[in-house]
Amino acid sequence: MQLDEAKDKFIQAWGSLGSNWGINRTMAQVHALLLISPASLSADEVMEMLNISRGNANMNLRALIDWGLVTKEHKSGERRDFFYAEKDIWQVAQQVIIERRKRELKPVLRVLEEVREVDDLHTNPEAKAFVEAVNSLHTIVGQADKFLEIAVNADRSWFFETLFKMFNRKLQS
Amino acid sequence: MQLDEAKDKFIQAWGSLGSNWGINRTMAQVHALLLISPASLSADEVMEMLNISRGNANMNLRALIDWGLVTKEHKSGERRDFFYAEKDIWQVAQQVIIERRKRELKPVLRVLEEVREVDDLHTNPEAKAFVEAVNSLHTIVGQADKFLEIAVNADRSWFFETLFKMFNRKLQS
DNA sequence: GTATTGCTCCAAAAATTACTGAAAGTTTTG
DNA sequence: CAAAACTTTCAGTAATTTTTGGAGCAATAC
Repeated sequence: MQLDEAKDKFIQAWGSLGSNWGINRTMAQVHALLLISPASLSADEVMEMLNISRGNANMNLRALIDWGLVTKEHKSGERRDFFYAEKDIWQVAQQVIIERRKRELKPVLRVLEEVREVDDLHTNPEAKAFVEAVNSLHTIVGQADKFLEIAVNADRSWFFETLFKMFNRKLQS
Repeated sequence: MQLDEAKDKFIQAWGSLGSNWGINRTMAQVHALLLISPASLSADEVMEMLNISRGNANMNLRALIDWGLVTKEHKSGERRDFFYAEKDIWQVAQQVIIERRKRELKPVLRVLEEVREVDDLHTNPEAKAFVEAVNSLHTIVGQADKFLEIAVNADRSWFFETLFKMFNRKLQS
């Protein structure tokens, strides 16, 4: 396969993956493009390579900066901004986890806590059943959240080595 | 809070969470409604409670069945179908993991494997850099996939107890 | 058999989400 | 300071996704 073809295929695949997980397809594609660019790119380069407008490029680059996945760079003797994506994939994953915990897991945990404060809990069996369902969801979402918190604070090799020991070498296969 | 208000709040929150994770909002709402309904519901009940059309209810109930989260039930003396959602949240989580691995993780792993078969790997430094980026993604996505495979095959209490020990009681807090 | 009830499919419509292009804003240059 | 280079914003438009409602189908009742 030609390099350009492979790059394009990768960018498309990363775009689809993002899209399936609720991330704007173009944002994921811009991220993919920057991930495979050893040097930082200008907005014009991003626009040209992905065939998108200036406004679109700007919007998605800003979103990537908000997510902590991309930084703006200033090259001396250059007036334009350049954009650089963090290349260490463990750091990228940690950053994604940080944001998704903040944006989605925490809010849903808060709602689950709110709705279990329902009236007539002890007299209404329907209310009791509802709270039990909510509680079991809260437990599992809370455990997932705690696990991700550990991942976010962990050194990569410690994290995977510990997982590896824990699960009896299953991660290796 | 009134029970009906709490139920509605929960259904809305679950719909938003789904939507943020690339799941049709209505599908997530239907699932939420069934999760808090101890008994199975008819399509008409789902339609009425969520204010959606018959076609929409039918489509999303079918999607939930495809995901393995809901089963169709036939009540004797009843002509209509009834729908029941699995209530054991660990089983629900496992089923979601199974489907997402199959639908999204596996395909992306396959693409990552394809694109590293790029030409001129040894002569073109650009190709080499590309393949290195792809490899590091493949490693981490592959590890996540393996971890989820373990979760899917694990007994809930074994799984969390092992995690718990592993991470030095951090999951407890 | 026909009538009735309920389910499924799908084309059209509605709603939502994403994108564009140009005007306004900002920073740098000379 | 004005001009040039570049970035940001956003109203309008386009594309995509979701929903509807009814026609056709299937199963049961009579």
